[in-house]
Amino acid sequence: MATPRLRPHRLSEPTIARLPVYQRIVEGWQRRGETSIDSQQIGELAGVTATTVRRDLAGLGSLGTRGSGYEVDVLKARIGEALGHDRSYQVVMVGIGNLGRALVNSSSFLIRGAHLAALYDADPAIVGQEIAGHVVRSIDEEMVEATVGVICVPPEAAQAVADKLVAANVHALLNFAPQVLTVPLGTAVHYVDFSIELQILMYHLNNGTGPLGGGLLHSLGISATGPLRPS
Amino acid sequence: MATPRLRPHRLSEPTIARLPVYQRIVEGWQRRGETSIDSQQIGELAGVTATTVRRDLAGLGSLGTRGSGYEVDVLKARIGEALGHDRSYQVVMVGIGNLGRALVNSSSFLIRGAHLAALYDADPAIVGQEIAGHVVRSIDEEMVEATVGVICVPPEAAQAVADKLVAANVHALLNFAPQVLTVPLGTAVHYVDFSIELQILMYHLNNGTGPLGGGLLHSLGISATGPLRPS
DNA sequence: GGATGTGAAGTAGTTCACAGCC
DNA sequence: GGCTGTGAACTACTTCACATCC
Repeated sequence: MATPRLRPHRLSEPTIARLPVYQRIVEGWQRRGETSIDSQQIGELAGVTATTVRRDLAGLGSLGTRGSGYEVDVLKARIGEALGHDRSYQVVMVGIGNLGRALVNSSSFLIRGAHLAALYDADPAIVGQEIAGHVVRSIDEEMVEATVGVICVPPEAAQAVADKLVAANVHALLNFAPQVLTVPLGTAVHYVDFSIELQILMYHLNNGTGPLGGGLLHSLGISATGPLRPS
Repeated sequence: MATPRLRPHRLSEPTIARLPVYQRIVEGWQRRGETSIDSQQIGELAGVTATTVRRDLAGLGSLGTRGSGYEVDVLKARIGEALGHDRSYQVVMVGIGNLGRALVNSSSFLIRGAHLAALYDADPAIVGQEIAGHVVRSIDEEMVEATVGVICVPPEAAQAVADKLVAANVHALLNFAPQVLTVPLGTAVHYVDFSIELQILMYHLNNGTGPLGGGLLHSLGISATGPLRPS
């Protein structure tokens, strides 16, 4: 009966969000010619405790060496593997306004196996333009095959776009519109909402305290440091 | 001794992140002329359970009516108050590249009391341009007074910009650069990292399952629905 | 010695289930 | 009857503390 359990255990959501940060750190270390790094150092640079780093990395298998830390090359390879950086993904982007354009032209957005497959927009003035090496197509055209859809349209249009993407078999959506989407089970949606981030920051300003440590990253939009250090 | 404890209890971080979503929903309801709403309806539109909604709102004081739900006007007012929407905030933006421009021109970014105070950039070709009604200043100029700083510069420059902002007494930072920042205790940093969101999505695609419910929002960059419903 | 990996404890957040009130 | 508000149970994540191995 017992399934072989190929996947370690499946990583927790917070862990998954931290892996890209660790990897960025490890790559920086590597560029500077370092060959090994320990959980303490990673933690400092990532803004989390060394214990958290160790737990996260232990989830990828036993890849450290007691007494000396982690080998930079091994870490980079294993994290990349876990995140699927070896594979390649087709990304379609819908809504080529200011934000959409900024994203496709950004050097840090479409990385790690993500490739731009096509751009779509509803505005006839934008359709036909060439942006980032792609001619913008009309949203009415049939959709190309892709794994991830990025939604950068106004909130009123977001649900219709999501429906269209799902119908075209795109089951992973990254939504920049300030609008909650309803999608069928089996489709993942992630939200990036700038104004919510600002509002959280303002809440903490108003209320004095907050998770406003002297700090670093927690994960994504989340917050600064972990809990305030007592000392 | 006992401090009067004016604040209810201080809201949890996830709750704070959900409040702006609730408020958006309530405003939509209000625009459509509805006068009351219940936790079930809010939950459906926000992608969380009714219980979570009730707990979140209970943190703002007892503002519902048993048997009939919440009054739209009351809710909107109380959430706005909790988030500090009555006050006004000066926002400085540093790094007026594609992304920075997209943000300041976006109708959904600087809302709810946030006002643009000044724009800064290091590039002489950008300094002096007028964008969104502001002439871009040089990063070498003295910084205006502000409550929130938005960082949209390349990752290598992010830490220096953060230091400059902190030195200018800006203690709430929203960082769009893929770079963890070190700031003194008492300064809040929130991170928005697009590529991490994409990578999380890709992880889940590779690993089949994930928190990929048929769903709605969880919070920000987080994920779709809560845990998979068994049924 | 020094850093990993991990049971055990602690903390935070969500969900259940129901008492309380309209 | 219906829906809020909340103690109690549960689940998830983090942190502590230490055995383990280089």
